[in-house]
Amino acid sequence: MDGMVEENGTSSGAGPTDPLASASSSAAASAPHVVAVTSIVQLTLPTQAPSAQVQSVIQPNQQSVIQTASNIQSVQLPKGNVILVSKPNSVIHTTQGTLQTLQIKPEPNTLVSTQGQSCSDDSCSGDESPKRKYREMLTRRPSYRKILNDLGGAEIAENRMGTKPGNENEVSLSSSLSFAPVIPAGALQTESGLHTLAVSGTGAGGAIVQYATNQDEHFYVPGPMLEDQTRKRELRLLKNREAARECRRKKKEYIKCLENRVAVLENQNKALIEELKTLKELYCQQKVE
DNA sequence: ATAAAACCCCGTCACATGTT
DNA sequence: AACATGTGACGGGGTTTTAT
Repeated sequence: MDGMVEENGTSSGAGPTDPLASASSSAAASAPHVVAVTSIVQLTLPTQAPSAQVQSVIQPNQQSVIQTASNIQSVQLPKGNVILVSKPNSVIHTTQGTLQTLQIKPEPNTLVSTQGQSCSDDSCSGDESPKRKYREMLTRRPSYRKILNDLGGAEIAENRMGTKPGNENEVSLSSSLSFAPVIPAGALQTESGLHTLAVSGTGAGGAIVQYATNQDEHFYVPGPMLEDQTRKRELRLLKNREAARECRRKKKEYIKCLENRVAVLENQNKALIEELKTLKELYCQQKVE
């Protein structure tokens, strides 16, 4: 239809329940014909008929699917192209986390967005080794920490880290590495099970490192030179264990966020479809009159 | 009842990324 | 550059669901 739908008014921001939601109409002001968040929809008709005002289903405190500057902003270009300008707070990320380049296709009415860096830059030429190529194909998305930071959930994560009983395990580990002739068997209690790492003195031959898991597996590593290596390895494994746990937790949180996001967007989509329907009816009605 | 499938959680490794 | 941390992938083990 030729009519232009323009919304005016101010956004009161997003509800506190959705950490992803953020709306601002700052950029909307400068760009003509940009849809902003409001409750009033002004319908400008192509004819000489007076414009009508209807109540929008999108309430001021509701986040619109059509994002303003702080999220996705839809800009209508003269040729009919649509460019997704930026989306710093979106949970949906490109491989680089933000949109970096724009490519406008010449044909009208095409939706243009990007996937990370364009191939016009130097990153696409250069190292052509298969491994490198494979790696590049599997470019990582930003870390969950980064994403959570962007979402403003970082404090939660930080707090968790802060309340962690500071390197408790590390202390246990080193205490278990005493060189007592009789194995004191300092125990290492993790969340998942009991690990025992003990070093016993064996006279001239040096220490024997004994490692036992809760499955009652035992093996012996001979030689004094391996003590440090073994200890370092055990420490690394311990830390990695914790890291993996934390990483999984963040991943779950992230997925939950995405699922919430989907639910919100689905609702908004429904509302927008309804709104569009209403506006169309109104438009047709006015046209007939 | 039980075997198979599906699901979940965990620990580890390898490698990318971040920090110092 | 060296070291620390984060995360995808893999495989193992336990639990739940499903088909017979």
